[in-house]
Parts: sequence; C-alpha cells; structure tokens
Amino acid sequence: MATIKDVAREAGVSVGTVSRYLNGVDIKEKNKKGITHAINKLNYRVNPIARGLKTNKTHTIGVLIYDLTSTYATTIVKSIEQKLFDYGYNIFVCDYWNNPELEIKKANLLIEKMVDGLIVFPCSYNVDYLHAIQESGIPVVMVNWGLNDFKCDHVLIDNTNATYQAVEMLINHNHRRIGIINGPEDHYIANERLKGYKRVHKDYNIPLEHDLIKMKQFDQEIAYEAFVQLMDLKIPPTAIIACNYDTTLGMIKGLNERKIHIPKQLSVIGFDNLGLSDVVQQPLSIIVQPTEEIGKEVATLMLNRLKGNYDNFPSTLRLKTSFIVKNSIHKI
Amino acid sequence: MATIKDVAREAGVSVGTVSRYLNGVDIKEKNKKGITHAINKLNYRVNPIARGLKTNKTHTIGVLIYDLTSTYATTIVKSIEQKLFDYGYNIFVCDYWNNPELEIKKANLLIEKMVDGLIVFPCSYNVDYLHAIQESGIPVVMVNWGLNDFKCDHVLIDNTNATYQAVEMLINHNHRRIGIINGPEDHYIANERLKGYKRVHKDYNIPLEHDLIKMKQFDQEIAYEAFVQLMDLKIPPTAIIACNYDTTLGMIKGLNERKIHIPKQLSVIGFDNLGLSDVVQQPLSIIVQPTEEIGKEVATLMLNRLKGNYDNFPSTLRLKTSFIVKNSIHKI
DNA sequence: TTGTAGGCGTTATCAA
DNA sequence: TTGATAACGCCTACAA
Repeated sequence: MATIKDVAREAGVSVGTVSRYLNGVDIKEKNKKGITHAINKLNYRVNPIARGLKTNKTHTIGVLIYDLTSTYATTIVKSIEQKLFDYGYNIFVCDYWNNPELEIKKANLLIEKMVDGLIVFPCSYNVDYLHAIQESGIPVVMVNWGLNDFKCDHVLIDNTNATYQAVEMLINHNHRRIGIINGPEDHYIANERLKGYKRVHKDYNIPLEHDLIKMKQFDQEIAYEAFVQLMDLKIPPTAIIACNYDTTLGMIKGLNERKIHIPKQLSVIGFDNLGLSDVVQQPLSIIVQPTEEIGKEVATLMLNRLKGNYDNFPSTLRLKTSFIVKNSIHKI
Repeated sequence: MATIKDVAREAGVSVGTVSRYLNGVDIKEKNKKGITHAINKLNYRVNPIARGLKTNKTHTIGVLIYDLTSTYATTIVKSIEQKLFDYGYNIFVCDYWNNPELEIKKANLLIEKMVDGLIVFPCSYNVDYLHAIQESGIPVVMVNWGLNDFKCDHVLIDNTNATYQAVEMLINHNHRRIGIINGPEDHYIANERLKGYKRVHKDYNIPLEHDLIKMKQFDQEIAYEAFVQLMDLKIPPTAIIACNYDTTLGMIKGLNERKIHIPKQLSVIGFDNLGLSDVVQQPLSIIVQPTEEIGKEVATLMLNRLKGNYDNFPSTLRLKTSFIVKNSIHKI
C-alpha cells in the first residue's frame, strides 16, 4: 500500500504539501498536478486509521439496535444511513439481541472503534452506560425511547396519541370492551401506548377492565397467546388493538386459527405496516409510523451535533403517526 | 482518555511492560498487580485504532448486503455475527440498496476502514472489484452467489435441488401445468432455481411451457403481477411455485385478492419461512433455507481464512434446504 | 524479565 | 506557500 510519503517522493514535494492538498488546502497549481499524478500512478488512498489516530475522527457513526432482524428497526436504520452517507458518514450497525448486558458491551466496542457518534435503539432503561459516552463528547441520539433522568437527543413518535386515536375510533363505533395486546409495562413504548388506551377510556368515562389489558411481550408467539386468552374470556372483547408489529402478527395468527371474521365478529387494529399488510387476507386497519422521516430526523440531529451545533440540547422530536383505516372496524 | 503511557507511569513500569501484559506476554507478578491496578484506576482501555495502525488488524469484518431490510439477509447476518462475536470479531454491516455502483463504493469504504475480512451478499455479477480486495490479502466469503470466473470462498444452498424436489412433489400429485414465479434470468439464485424446475420437467418428460415461466424480479409487487398473469392464462396452471420470500408474498397477495382456495383450486409452494407462515390464513408448503447454519458456515470459513488457514481454497459449501409440507398441494 | 527507542501513516506546528 | 518534524497511541526489536 502506497503511503503519503511515497506520493511525496514521487511528486517531488514534502509530505506536508501532500497532506495539505489532500485536506483541501490550496497549494501551487504545479504541485497539485504532480500530486494527483503521483496518487494515480501509485493508486494511493489515505489510510483512515492513521488519520483517525491523529484527528480522533473516523466519520463513522455507530448504530446500536436490539435486533437486526427487526424490520421496524432496519427500515429506520436504512433511512438513517441514506442521509448520513450523503454527508460522508457511514454507519456501523451492531445488534445486541435484546440483551442489556450485550448492549453495553457492544456500545463500548463501537466507542473503541472510535465512532464519532452513537445512535441507539434501546429496549430497557439500563442506559446508564450512555452517560459516560456522552460526557466524553460523543453525541448520542436515541430512537423512540424516552428517559427522564438522562439528557440526550431523542426522536420519538407520538405513541400515546397513536393508540388514543385508534381506540377512540373504536369507541365511536360503540365498542366498550376493547382488548389491548401490548409489550411489558416497563417498556417505554408499551407504556406510552398503554397511556393512550387508558386516557381515552377515562375521557369517555369507560371503566378499565384489567382482563382486557395484556401487557406481555413484543413477541409474536406471546401475543398470540394473549389473543387466545382475550377471546377465551367469559365475555370476550368486541375489539382488539395490537401495539406493535410482532403483536399484530400474533393477533393475525390467532384470527386465522380461530377463523374469526373481520369485522363482523371482531374489530381489530394493528401497528406498523411493514410489508405484511398485503399478505393478510382480512382487512386490517393499521397505525403507521413515519419510518423514513424518523431516520431522516435522527440523521439530521446527529449531523448537527457532529458539527458542534448543540442548539436546544437535549432536543426531543415527536413525530406523528398516521392511521390507515380499512374495513376492520365494525359499528355495533 | 488514558493511554498506555499513563498506565506505565502510574504503575511505575515502562510502556513496553504494559504493552506486553496487555498482549498476554508473561511479566512479573508484582508488575501485573500494579498494572491492573493502574488500569482500573485510570479506566484505561486500549485504543484499537492505534493498535490497528501498527498491527494492520482491526478484528472487524465487513458485511456487505444488498438490502438491510431483507429479513432473509439479516437473519443470516445475525447468525454470522453471533459466531464471529464469540471469537472476538465484530462486524460492520453495509447496505448497498441493490445498486452495483454503491456496492463497489461501500466495499471500498469497508476496506478503507481496515476490515480484516469481507462477507458479501451479491446481487449481480459485477464483482470484479473483489479481485483486488482478495489479492490484497483480505479474505472474501460470498453468500449464496455462484461465480465461475472469480475464485473465492462460497457458502451456497442447493437451489437447484430445492426447486427440483418441490416441483417433483407437484408432479407426483399429477400436476402438469406448473407455474413458476421467479427472479430475473441473470440472477444467480433465480437461474439455479429455474434449473431445478426445468430439469424435473425433463426427467418426467413434461414439455416446458413458456407462458408458465415468469422470470421477473424478486419483488413482491412484480410477483403479484406475474401471479395475476398466470391465473389469467386461457388455461391457468394447476400449481404454482414462488422462488423466494418476496415472490411468495406477492403470490399470497394474489391468492387473497382472488379468493382462491388452497389447495382445492390451486396447489402452491413458497420459499423461505421468515415469519409469514403463521400469518397467512391458508396452508402453505414452504422450501426452507438453513439460515442459521449458513451464517455459521460463513463465519467458520472466514475465521479459518483469518487464521491463515487456506485449506481447500476456494471452498464451496452447499447446504441442503428442507421442505415444510402443509396441505397446500392437491392431488388431481 | 524489563526498558528504550523507532516506526506505523497521518496531521499540524513552526520556521523558512 | 512549503518543508521539516513532532506528535497521535500502540507494538516490538534490541539491548540491558
């Protein structure tokens, strides 16, 4: 591999001149020519490792996600990458398999690799490790995860309103027994979405019924079981809302297995439209997140912080969801 | 950030001793204690960038995939990562959005970041760029993509047999007009899978019918259109096989839309079981790839090459698919 | 077994 | 504007 030294020798100038040229500093036209010639001849490319050693910048952003096979996460990551790439950054995706211990380990790995910034999709509140990272000057942006004690930039969606509006529609169709299949209570997203469910019940003076609220896991199989439990209640719900993609899939599995007709026998609302909407046979109303936009905002925020622009830090962007209404909601 | 120098000073030894300790060379017990103490006190961590500058090793493997949101690819990548991580390597996932130009760009980015090895999921034959990479001593492992002119390690699945056996089962159920929804002919995987389809027709003396063979794109929407075309034939097929996950989804969309009963009205076989099997209402026989095993083999191969073990290079592993048979095949 | 010092490929400072 | 040279943090002869 040719080094800057070789180029300098070949071009008959000093390494300083070559380095300056490489970094966009103006040099004599004549030298410029000689250097580009030498670079081409030697097929020289800068060594970003060596450069990083000196500049402490790698132009690489670490992205820490809970699961690489989560289409929700990868859809957003794709959008993040697209934008960052346009600005000369590339990303380093790490997956921590929903394991908080691994999360810390991998975060440190990323830091060791000298990423210039860190984008995190958390799935627990064990994010103390981010303190040190942020304090060491590395910008941290969190995706769809709220935190009270730790100050960093956030891009969220309006989880509470999303479920509020969806359930409100069910209520307006005279549903009173509405089941909810959700993640665990100590999960930020699950909790926010539960809030919407509760709030709209309160606003419409409908008493909450514990049996109808399934705070389980954001997991297809477990959601399926929750669905079965709901339908096996002495008085089953007349409508069910699933609170993320996996729980929606679990619910669909249950619908298929029990051959429940939508919307005659049951009204349903799902969450996240990640490709399966065409595959399910029955109509399905879906709460949709602006994944593309989320990614863009995350990237923009990160790029600002990297430039040293810390305007209104910590900033919290909250994006609106939309609601695709299909014939899955029945008036009773 | 504390450096090795700081540790040395704190422990009252030389940097050489600290470095040796860090790299597993035996040193005096007393010094060992002093150094570990200093390391803890200063919260010192080696700087892999600096180390990499010296050793030319980053313990990072680049993974180049065509699309980050492809569950097929990420499922395999996850398995790759799992294994590599156990051996002290981590991965750097890059997505080239099915764009051969970007593919080259991103590959070079990865190389610049000094990855020790490169794992590629190609989607075209424009892989000349890999020549130079491999010749520079960086091991390259290719996933499910065959190549005649370029020698590198491969992990494949037995694409041809997969479709052969599936179509054979249809034939044994007396189907003679079997539609196939597949990717483009210049796509390695599509082509291999087409071969199986053709071969079994030949072996059973069934003439091929051009109208039944849809070499389109591995894309849900386009596959849906192909499905419609097949069903709109004057004499539609009695059975259809879809040749990857996306085409399977497209086919299912068509089935739903036309309310075609499986297997009474049509026998169908899909490809790749990536979460959809529970979601579709109708029974679906599926050709399944051993994604976990593919990832493991890719990682193992890579680890060997990294160790300098180039036994039987280039090696081509071909893994068997399995076939989940459900009630989607009707005897006529 | 340990310390010293040179070098990995850059950037950045300082004179010239 | 340029060249020489000292860092950056680590590894590794070589000498002690």
